[in-house]
Amino acid sequence: MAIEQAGRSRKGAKGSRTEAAIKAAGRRVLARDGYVNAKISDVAEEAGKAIGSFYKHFRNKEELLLALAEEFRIAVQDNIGAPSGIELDPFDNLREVVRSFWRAYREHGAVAVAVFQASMVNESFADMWRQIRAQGIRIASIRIRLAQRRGYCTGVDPEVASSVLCSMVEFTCYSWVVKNGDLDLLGRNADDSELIETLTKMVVGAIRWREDAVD
Amino acid sequence: MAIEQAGRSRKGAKGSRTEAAIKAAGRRVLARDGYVNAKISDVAEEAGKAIGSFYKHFRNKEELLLALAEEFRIAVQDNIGAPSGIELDPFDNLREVVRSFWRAYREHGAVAVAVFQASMVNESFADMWRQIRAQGIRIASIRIRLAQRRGYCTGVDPEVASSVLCSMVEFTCYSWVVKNGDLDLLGRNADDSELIETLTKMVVGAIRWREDAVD
Amino acid sequence: MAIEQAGRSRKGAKGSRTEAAIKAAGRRVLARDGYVNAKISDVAEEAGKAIGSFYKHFRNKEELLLALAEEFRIAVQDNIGAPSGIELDPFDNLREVVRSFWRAYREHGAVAVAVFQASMVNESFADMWRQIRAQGIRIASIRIRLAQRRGYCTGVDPEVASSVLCSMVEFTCYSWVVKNGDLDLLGRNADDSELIETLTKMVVGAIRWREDAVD
Amino acid sequence: MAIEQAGRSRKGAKGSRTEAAIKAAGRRVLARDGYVNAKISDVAEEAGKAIGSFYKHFRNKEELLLALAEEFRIAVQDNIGAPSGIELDPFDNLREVVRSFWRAYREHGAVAVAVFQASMVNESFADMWRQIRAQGIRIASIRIRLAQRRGYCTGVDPEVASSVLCSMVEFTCYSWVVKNGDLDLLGRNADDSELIETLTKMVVGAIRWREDAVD
DNA sequence: CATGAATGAGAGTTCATTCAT
DNA sequence: AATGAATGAACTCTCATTCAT
Repeated sequence: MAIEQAGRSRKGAKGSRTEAAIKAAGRRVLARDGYVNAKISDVAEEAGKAIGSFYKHFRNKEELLLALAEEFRIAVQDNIGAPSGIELDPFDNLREVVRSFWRAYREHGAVAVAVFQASMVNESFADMWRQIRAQGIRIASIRIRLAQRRGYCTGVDPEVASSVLCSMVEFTCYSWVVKNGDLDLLGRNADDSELIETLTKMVVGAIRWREDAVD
Repeated sequence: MAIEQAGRSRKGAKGSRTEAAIKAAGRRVLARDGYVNAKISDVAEEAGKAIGSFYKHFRNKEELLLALAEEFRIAVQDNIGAPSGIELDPFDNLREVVRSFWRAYREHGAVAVAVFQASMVNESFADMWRQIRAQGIRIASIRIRLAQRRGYCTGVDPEVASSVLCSMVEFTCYSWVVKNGDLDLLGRNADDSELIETLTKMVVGAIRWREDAVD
Repeated sequence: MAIEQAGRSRKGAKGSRTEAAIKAAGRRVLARDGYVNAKISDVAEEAGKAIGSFYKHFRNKEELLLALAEEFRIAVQDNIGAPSGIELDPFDNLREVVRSFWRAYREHGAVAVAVFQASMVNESFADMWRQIRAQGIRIASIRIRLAQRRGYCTGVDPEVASSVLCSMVEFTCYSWVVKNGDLDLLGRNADDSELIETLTKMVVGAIRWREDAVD
Repeated sequence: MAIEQAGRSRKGAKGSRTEAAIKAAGRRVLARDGYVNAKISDVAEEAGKAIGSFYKHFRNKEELLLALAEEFRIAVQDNIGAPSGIELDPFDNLREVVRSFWRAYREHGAVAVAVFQASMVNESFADMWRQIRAQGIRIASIRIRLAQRRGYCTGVDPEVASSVLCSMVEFTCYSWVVKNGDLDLLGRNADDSELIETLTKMVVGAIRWREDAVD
């Protein structure tokens, strides 16, 4: 989990407890109000601290999210970097990657959404978002190349295809995990395993086709 | 009311010219600054009108976007509703739908992004976003059911699969058309036709698989 | 007096009346509290306006003082530039210059002090202060050179001597006109004409000496 | 109490070492940032001490400066009080006084400026400043009376003339020693001995004139 | 004595919205 | 209808001062 650290400077036990409290409050407020509507004063209040305390630990709202996002980035990295398995079948491997990403979203969803939202308002978060995406695109493009060598999804640029793939995964995670958006829409309950099953099938399907395939 | 198309009240030629100017300015400012950062005063200035004029025509920023979004919604509807072609092959039909959606995005991108951004900040736009998505999901789910009758992508819920499909399309449009996001990332130039080609192939691929398929 | 203008942009009668009110209030508050302690909210209140109105006309406290200082600078320039009289006896001329400076201080004293105070806190006002001083030093150094040609105050650098002269005048004005400082100290009433008489005599005396003078 | 020299209470070796460190840090910070911008936390940090330690020794910023200023006041007193020499020629004596004042400024410049700055913001420092000035005015006025008895600078009030004289010296010191202001302005290097030479000549000149003098 | 995290009053600044002209 | 100055609620951020360890 490797949470903690990332605040401003060395501090004692008391200081890091406060920082943790502010971060936790930050996650809750961000989840509740979104990045744009989150107020520093609300974060402080939610943490049961004074406003000044917030500023002792973070320069502003941006820096708070930066710290939280770092945890998200690490979680994604740990989860996705892990299934090294180049040796695996590219499709099986992709399934693993999707599942990992899903897990990261499940745990850090609010932060992920906040970063996404912030990326629409703040150039440095836009950069961060591009970095995160780039990471995902690179990883997926490797599997696509492998698949192409076996004769699948030929005739498309691996990077472009990877970008499309990542959009599918990211936004599905966003819509389902975070916003719970389509659940109400479809009048169904959230069912992680069904959704992830469907998602992985479609991810794989999206690249496991041959130009010469016939019905 | 709904016929008067969003403005506030019946107005003469001068009034509607002003309203058009404000809408046009709104699109430019929204494109430039995003929904959250767009200021009423900037829209008025961009339109070459006084702030008071803005309020003569729109109650607030929300109403302005509502008016612009209505145009986007109609464009999507016209484009997507059009390829009625239930009679077509479901996959061919899906290709058409994707192309239509893409076109709508190309033309109304700034507004689409603004609505999306607003949906993160404002509950009524969140609703609107869900409506737009629901529309897309319903349309796609019909094709999926057709495909399933032919033995494809069986074993998955058509609505859930459709949601995933829509995420892929929507977010790819968002990333490429609007934010131009992955272009720099991949160090390539924008090439609409290549991207749309890849996207449609993957959309189709995502549902044109059989459980029993072998390599 | 040529007051007015200097605000942010073109505005109508109402706007410039408000701006004038804010400037007047600014002068009073600056006189009362000094630059450092002056609060925007106090200026607005003193002007009988809302805080927002202040910001409609000035970007911040610095800009307000800048506008007021410009009036002071012009007053000094008008007063001091005027006694062109190079043709005059350099000592008579100097007397005129001192009187002019005194008049400017009498009228804009509070602003002058505010600028001086600001120069201790804000680099751009420090620059302005140096500019104003430089202006005075240049003017006085011309008279000193003339005096030197007649055999007076030889053996000193005209600029350095001028700097000393300006210090005498400036700080005497500061102490007496503005702060009223030495009045209470000396247990006397302010008497402009006596003070200015003494000051001019000493200014002249400070350079009207000969190295070979004997008692 | 007065003997303990400004600190708060009787303290041991450790305490007074800390206090000395804080004072030294105070001088540096005051020189760097000025009185208004100096922050308690910066002084503590510069001293390598905790903020709490600062408050153990001084009630607030005002008290710190008071302690430092006391040292300055004593230096001025020691330097200026010393040249008792009423027996000297009043002009020679004045030269000595000016030189002494200059020396005090050279050594305690930062503190002197800080006190001056503080006097614009804080009534008790305004008082202190008046006291210091009064001291100087009293001393100089004695010489002026002596000069008047010899027929010089007759017809002016000795106290008023003395006030003008002190302004010349004080502000010249301020401008040159502390702010280094006119140096850059005049494009010359600092040259203590030249400046002090000029200054003393002008101080003497300012009172060594006769009403009946002819060119 | 030393420490430094915590506190919160207070100042600056923005911007949606109103309304008299 | 159009105008744009005026308004003030709502936020952000700073820093002197306290106090538990």
